[in-house]
Amino acid sequence: MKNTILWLRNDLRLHDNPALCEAAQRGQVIPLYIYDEDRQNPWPMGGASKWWLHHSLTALAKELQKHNVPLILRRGDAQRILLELAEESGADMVCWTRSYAPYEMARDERITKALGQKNIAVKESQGFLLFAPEKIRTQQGGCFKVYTPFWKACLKQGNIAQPLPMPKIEPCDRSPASDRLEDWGLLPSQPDWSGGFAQWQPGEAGAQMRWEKFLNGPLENYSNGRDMPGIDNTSRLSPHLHFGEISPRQIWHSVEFHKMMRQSTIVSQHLDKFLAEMGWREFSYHLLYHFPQLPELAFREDFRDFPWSKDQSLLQAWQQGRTGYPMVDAGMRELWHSGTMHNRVRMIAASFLTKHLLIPWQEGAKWFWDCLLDADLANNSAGWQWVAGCGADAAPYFRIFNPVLQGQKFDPDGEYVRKWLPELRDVPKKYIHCPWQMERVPEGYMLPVVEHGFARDRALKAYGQIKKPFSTG
DNA sequence: TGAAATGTTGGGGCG
DNA sequence: ACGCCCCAACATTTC
Repeated sequence: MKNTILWLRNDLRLHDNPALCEAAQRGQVIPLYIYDEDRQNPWPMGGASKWWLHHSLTALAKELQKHNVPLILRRGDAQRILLELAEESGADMVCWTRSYAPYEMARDERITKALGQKNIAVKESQGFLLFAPEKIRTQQGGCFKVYTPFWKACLKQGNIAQPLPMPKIEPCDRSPASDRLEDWGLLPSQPDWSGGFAQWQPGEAGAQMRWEKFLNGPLENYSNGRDMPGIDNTSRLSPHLHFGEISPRQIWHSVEFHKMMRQSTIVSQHLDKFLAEMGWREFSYHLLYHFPQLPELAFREDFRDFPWSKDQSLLQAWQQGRTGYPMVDAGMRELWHSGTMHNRVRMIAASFLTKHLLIPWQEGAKWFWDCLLDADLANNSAGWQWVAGCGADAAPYFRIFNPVLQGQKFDPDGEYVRKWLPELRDVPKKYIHCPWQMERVPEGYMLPVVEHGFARDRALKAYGQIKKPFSTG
């Protein structure tokens, strides 16, 4: 029996963790998390994500401790640390869950080689996605560029294995040294801006609670309710999924179970709708896998020399939630304070940045990356490209959200807006999404930074500029 | 997983 | 009673 290092990354859970099972069945296990601030990583973890990581690791360590297994924490170059720890502990294998982001894939390949030279084997397991991106192919064998046929192909493939139970873990009797999590400085200080994050409970138990909570309420009206930011009708699972505190196949099988138990067409439809949203996650990784420049470069070539604006003060107004459009500003302040933003509002805020302000989608993606607790390279990049109109299966560029109409449609009472913009608390419903039309403009709230009709025409004109070479060709 | 402009229809007011 | 206009209400097209 040999020792095995379990290198935990975005799979911070003990149930349905194939890498953990692989390691556990070989003998003694050394669960390891490495905090690697490699400067070569183009997308180092953002501020909000670090907060989540801190608490997720705390939860994981506590859970492992219940089984007398220590979680080893080490900071620094992943390759060096793995080689060192293997040497110290006599481990001859490293198990991990496969990653799909470009930097991580290249890193894993490099490390596999380096370990191999020292006769340390690597066992890579699947667990982060339902469908491996390279396994889903079009008839012609290429990658999908449209969501619906992609998801249909996934569903046709089906065959999602049952979740694995948590194995019995035998700790390593040599007990390697570990960093103290507090010393990593993952939590914000001076100022501590994480006060609004209290609603979250990072970790596997928190993830399971969220899922149960979703099944016991929001599910009943998911298809429509998911679009209403004023009510808590989404799953709020995204950060848990990103850190691997719950696996997509646990969700998949739970969905199947509830479909069977509930015997209700309506409930099944809601559950399918929810799975379809998981499908977008799969689609995003499919795109990122086949087009690794997705985070930086427009998927559609004709968008690559789009006449974007570089106006820093408008970018800042957007970041700070000071555009004068309540729906946009409420979203941006929700993001800043709570580390999340309702999906419907993400679309509105993103549309506003790229179409009303003509600021590059990459700027928005960077801001989200730093502020979101669920910051995920594939989802974030694909989402922004989708809104900007340059992505795969994207919203057509001329589909420009009117922030007033969107507000009236999805936040009819202004509940959401009032929550995040206290200066608009007393504005009557009629004007809650267009306070500038009031006789007396509410104090403390700004006028729109740009007039909608003007911005719309300008955006359409800009679109015409890039489209020309193609319509004449 | 839009919005605005344009086109069409049909009911009712009114000369 | 009839034609005409107005204009919701809905449908289609365009961006």
